[in-house]
Amino acid sequence: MSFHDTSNTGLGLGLGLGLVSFHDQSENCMKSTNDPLREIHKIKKVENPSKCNSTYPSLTLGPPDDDDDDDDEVNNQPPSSKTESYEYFRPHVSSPSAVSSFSNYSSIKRERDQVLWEKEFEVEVEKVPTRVGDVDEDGNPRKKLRLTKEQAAVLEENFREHSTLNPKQKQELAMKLNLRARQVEVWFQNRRARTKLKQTESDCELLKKCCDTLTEENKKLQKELQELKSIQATPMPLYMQIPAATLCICPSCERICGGNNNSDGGNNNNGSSHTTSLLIGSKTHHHSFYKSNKYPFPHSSSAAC
DNA sequence: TCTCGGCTGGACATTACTTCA
DNA sequence: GATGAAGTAATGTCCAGCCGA
Repeated sequence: MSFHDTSNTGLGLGLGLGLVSFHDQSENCMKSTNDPLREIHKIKKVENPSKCNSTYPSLTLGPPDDDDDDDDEVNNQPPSSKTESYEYFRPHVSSPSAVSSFSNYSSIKRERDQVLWEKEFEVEVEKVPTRVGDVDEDGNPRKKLRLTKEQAAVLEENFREHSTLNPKQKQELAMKLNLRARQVEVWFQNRRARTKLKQTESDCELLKKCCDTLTEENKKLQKELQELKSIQATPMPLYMQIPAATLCICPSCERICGGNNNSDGGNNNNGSSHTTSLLIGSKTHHHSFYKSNKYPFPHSSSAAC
């Protein structure tokens, strides 16, 4: 059973409605897909991107001029200095930069962070693809890289220690794995999402079992009730008429019991301490139910029985 | 002290690519 | 080889919290 199927269990775990993307506004440049990056790559290959700029004349969310120079990515010239290295990669690494006019603030911010970080640590990350197969025939790295087993193992190990990273840990891990900090950040985000999804799935399974068990229990009780009603319809023999003073009501199940609960020393088979329950005709007493492993949730008042 | 705007990180929904049966 | 499902890297958006003006 998939996670989404669980909405049919009636357990109220359905998901909300999705968001309406504003990508659809990009009628001229992104009509065929919701992925502006993919579309931009196509555009860059076949035609002058400036044709699309007219569609977004006002979306100029690019980084400030002091640390950015978009001319580099247009010309796609190799960097002349270390500080320009990231610009050299921007068109194909974390590609939103190539389409800054389409990007939101987050993309810009992350790019700027990356540039600043590389400047600070005097490193250049992913100047070459990490693996041979990551380059297509045009020499552009694939949009999506598969992490190596070693990288995934290290990330997994770190995730076990702490599911979130502070900026320093993120940078260190990125350097260690020769990844961008953004990649580490994304991996942890996705990893948290997967963990939560699995937890939700297991919770749902648990609730479903619980629901099934309660349904079964309900059937038994209904049957028991029917038996009681049938007994009530027939006159009770005199020897079964126990004086009311000797009776008590179990606080847990509110059933009428005999006065002395310890009369048999608690040695009854089903774990119940009731000795002279008046549920005549009932073959099972369900107080033991909540004490068993059949029922996953603790029964707060089960101790009374 | 309160308010407002910018910034940040996380959650979430979604897309697109990769792998595998 | 084609295909569909599953896994997952990556992106975009929203939101809450923090901080300085």
